Amino acid sequence: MMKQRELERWCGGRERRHGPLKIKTEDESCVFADTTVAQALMVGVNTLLCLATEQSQGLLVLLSHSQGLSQATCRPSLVYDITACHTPREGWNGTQIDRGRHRLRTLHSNAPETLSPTIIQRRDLVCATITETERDNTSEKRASKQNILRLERKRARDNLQLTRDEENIHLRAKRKPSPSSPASVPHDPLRETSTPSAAPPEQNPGLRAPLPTASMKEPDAIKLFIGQIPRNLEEKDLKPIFEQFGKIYELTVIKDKYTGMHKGCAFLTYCARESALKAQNALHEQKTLPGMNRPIQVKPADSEGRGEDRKLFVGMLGKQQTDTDVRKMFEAFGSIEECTVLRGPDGTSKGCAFVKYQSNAEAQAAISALHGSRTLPGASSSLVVKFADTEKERGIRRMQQVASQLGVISPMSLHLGAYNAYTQAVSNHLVQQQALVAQSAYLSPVATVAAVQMQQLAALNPSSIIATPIATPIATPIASITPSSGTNTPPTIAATPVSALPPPLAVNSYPPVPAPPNGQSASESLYTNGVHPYQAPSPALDPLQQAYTGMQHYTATYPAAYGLVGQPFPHQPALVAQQPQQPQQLQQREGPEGCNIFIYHLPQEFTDSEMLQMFLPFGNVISAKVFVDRATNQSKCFGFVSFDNPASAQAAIQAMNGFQIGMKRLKVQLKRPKDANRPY
DNA sequence: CGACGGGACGC
DNA sequence: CGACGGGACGC
Repeated sequence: MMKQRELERWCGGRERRHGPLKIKTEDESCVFADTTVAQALMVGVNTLLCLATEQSQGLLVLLSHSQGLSQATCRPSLVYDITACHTPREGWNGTQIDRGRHRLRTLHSNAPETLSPTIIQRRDLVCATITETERDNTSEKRASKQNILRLERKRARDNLQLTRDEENIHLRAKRKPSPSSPASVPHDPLRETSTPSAAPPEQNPGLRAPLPTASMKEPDAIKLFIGQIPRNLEEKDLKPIFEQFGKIYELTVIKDKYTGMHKGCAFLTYCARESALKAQNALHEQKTLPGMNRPIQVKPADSEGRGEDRKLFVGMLGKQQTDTDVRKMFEAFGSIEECTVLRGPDGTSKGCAFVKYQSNAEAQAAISALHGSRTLPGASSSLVVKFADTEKERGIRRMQQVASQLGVISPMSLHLGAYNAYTQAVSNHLVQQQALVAQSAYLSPVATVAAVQMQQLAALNPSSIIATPIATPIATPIASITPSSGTNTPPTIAATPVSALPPPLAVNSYPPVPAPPNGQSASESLYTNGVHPYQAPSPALDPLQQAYTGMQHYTATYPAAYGLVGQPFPHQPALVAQQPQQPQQLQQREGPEGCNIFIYHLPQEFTDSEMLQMFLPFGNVISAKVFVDRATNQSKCFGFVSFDNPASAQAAIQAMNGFQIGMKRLKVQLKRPKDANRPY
């Protein structure tokens, strides 16, 4: 009879893993297979539209498909009921969801071009039941009704997923303040189908029995989070506000665990689920309590577990589109909890927005219908609608931004933890230098936060390794770092903010980019290391002066390096000793005594250039060589870097010795002098 | 665990 | 090609 188990198997997962696209019962009574992949073109890469086959008359299934169309895999978490039609050639452009009609159509898989759906009803498919009682019915229309997947809400997560009834009420309430009677709910074939079934009562949320007692809550009651409450309002003050929507089961102002301070928000549970929906509908963002400058928030608490996957990122907006414009575009697909166009400090649109629905299903519907559906005026390509970054992805994105600000190239290729630590190590080096020059400046809070975030994120990836660490000189420190004292001490962030240097101040011997605005010539910048020597006549300057001296040496020895001055960074600073024409010839130059360092525990995949990049921030790298086994061409995981001055070598050792990559720590020390430690 | 270079050619 | 943030989610 029912192949419920199998359906559940691939319908039940809410994770984003993909299973093979095959939707059928064991007896093949209902089949949505990858034969319908072609239809997916109609709705974009994030969805897979399965037209009903003859066996599954009258049903249309819209499946999320996060891998693109080349693979017939999908996340079959959603099922959409049938809707109106338009032709696929038109795409979904401008299609409106008509929730007022519940028209079922029988669609034939062999004629997909002529039929295409418009969604009128959305539901999460958590558990599907196929009723086959009337499969032999001769009336096609009738059969289609009988073959409907009956959908059941999954309680834990999708608690607020609206049933059809609730949704109707919801919508009506939005249009008319005074709710109409349930009798006015439009004829609903879905409900009609499900009512006479043998389904247990709890699968029919619309037909709940009355509460036994008023002091109990319904099993599917919703805990609401109430925000933007004035702190002088306590439970007793709030109660009247919310009581008008139904009997309150529990109302608790949220207070700080330790201080007992009113946090300006509360939890509210009504006895009846519907009361919660009503209250949310009537109040959320609709009213503002006295003394507040933002409207009250009434929405399911986080503990209701419907957290993610309902917020969309919308890209490729025109610059002139407002929150309202975007909202109008998206409200057809569900109840929007928030809708914000991102703007820069000057108020100009960034051309993108966030739209948060109340449910994942709504978000899915919006993606299906809108992604790529049109090109807005002023946008360079078609509309982008996708799920917003997760918290984790956001962190990565933030870090990448920090990285680009720091001038680090290809942070993508850097695994998080190592990159973070590396940035710290470099910053450490920089801050130490800068502290000599600018002791009284303060690190911007933004930079501090960014650094801390990176630190935290790094903690999530303890086993990460550097794949392609490429760093260019960094002109702005991200944080104050405690000097790694001694060996094998990993860099750590210190609480004390230090300096954010003025932009033109470059590090070590790297030419500042862009050129300083004060009229210095580029070569002068290089020569003075961005700092006029007479600016800071402190005895503490010795190391800097050493570096400076070293650089003089360098400039004297390799005058060709002047050619590097003023080059934009993407144009790799690279080997300073390198002659442009024949890079290969110059890789094996050893620096003076004390300028060569030995690095061990390099990641296997580290190449010369990567190691070079890694040590560039500490000075002029004359050569960087990872040793490879000649037979296997595999790295031997150690190498040498030569600087043109001892101070750079010391700085590199100081910063990078003990630097953790994966499970190992770099060993960075001075290269032993030739012939030293030879047993004979 | 320790490990410290510059490696080579056939025509 | 753009990725937020305002103010909170207890016991």
